[in-house]
Amino acid sequence: MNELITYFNQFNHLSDEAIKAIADISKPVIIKKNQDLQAIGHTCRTIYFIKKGVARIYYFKDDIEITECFAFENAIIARVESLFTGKPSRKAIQMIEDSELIGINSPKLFELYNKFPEIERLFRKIFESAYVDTVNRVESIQFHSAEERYNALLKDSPNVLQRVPLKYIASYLGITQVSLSRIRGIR
Amino acid sequence: MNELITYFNQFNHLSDEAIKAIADISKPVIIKKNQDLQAIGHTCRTIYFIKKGVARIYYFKDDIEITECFAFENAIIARVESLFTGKPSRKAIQMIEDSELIGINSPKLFELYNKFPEIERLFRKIFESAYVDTVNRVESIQFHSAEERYNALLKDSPNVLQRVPLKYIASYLGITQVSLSRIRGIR
DNA sequence: CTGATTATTTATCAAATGATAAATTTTACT
DNA sequence: AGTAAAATTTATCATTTGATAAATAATCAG
Repeated sequence: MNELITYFNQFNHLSDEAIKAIADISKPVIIKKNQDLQAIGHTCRTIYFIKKGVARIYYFKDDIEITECFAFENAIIARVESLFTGKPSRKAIQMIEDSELIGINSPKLFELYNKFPEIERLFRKIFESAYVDTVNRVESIQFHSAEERYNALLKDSPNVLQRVPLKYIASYLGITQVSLSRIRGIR
Repeated sequence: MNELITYFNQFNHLSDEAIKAIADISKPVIIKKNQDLQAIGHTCRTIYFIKKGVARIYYFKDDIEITECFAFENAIIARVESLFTGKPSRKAIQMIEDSELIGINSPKLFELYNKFPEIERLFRKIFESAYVDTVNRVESIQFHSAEERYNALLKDSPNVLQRVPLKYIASYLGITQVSLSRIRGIR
């Protein structure tokens, strides 16, 4: 839990009691490379913290697999469009490497919000921050060429290339594998 | 304030005391068509509720103006990447029609969170919902053709066409005015 | 280690979109 | 209503990206 508490402290300090309450609704998850952590069609009821490994959220559009986002160590990952609406998700979470996570039961977490305003505040801030990231992502894909998007990704997370297959990066950038290969070939 | 309270009730019911506290930090704003409600470079310190009118958030990329989003009656609008970070915004909010709004002072609102957990909860839910909308927007622009995005917009908000100039719609869709005109011409 | 599978690159041609310019339509202002 | 300004459409050509196929490289299972 130590990494998780350090992560929380970036947003909001918690009392020992609150930390214990979260620990009580959390459990470790070990998962192998290329396994789905959460399957398509299930309603999101777990918020994951990544201790080790790389995750991606993906979905299908016309039989083509599209990667929505990546997440690395010391970050939270969840399919928020299901988490916050209670509807089944059309998306899956897959671990790209052998991974260790902490799963936090979200219905129980939302219950804790009533007893611990500090926990509600913590997750409010976590998701506000994630919301800002998503707004910035809209900007990055709205009016930039594929090459600009690729270069921005390299600048933003240079380790992506070492850890994530190009086919996933391509759809994340909104282009085909072949186009990405062409862009990379230019330099 | 009545419209605003109705809007709030969609997310979380407030006590009379909490409503009064929000009313005390809010004030009406009347603004003419095509005026900027908030200018580029200012830090966002007001969350607006639109009673009447249409808003858009825009910014410049290489001297080209890009529309990030639209907002209509009975919705909140704010430049969240500035609201939640405290940094100056590179974006502006403009009203596309003669408009009436309610401006809520955000630093004072965030103060109220300490006294009224119900207000913190309300805005948590409001922004969680906006976050989900933004995640869905990423999906819509990530791997759809310009024509698909245009048709999706028409389906989603058919009144956009009547109330928003096409030049704004074009950059919102991530294409040039000329391309949009061509897409529209096909039918 | 070896063969099979998967990932990536390269090549070619087609389709979509951008850039620019000009024509037309709409809107705004007096 | 009449004029100027702004918005939209149309046309042409250039560039980017997609689709498909094939070649090469990397990874994985036995």
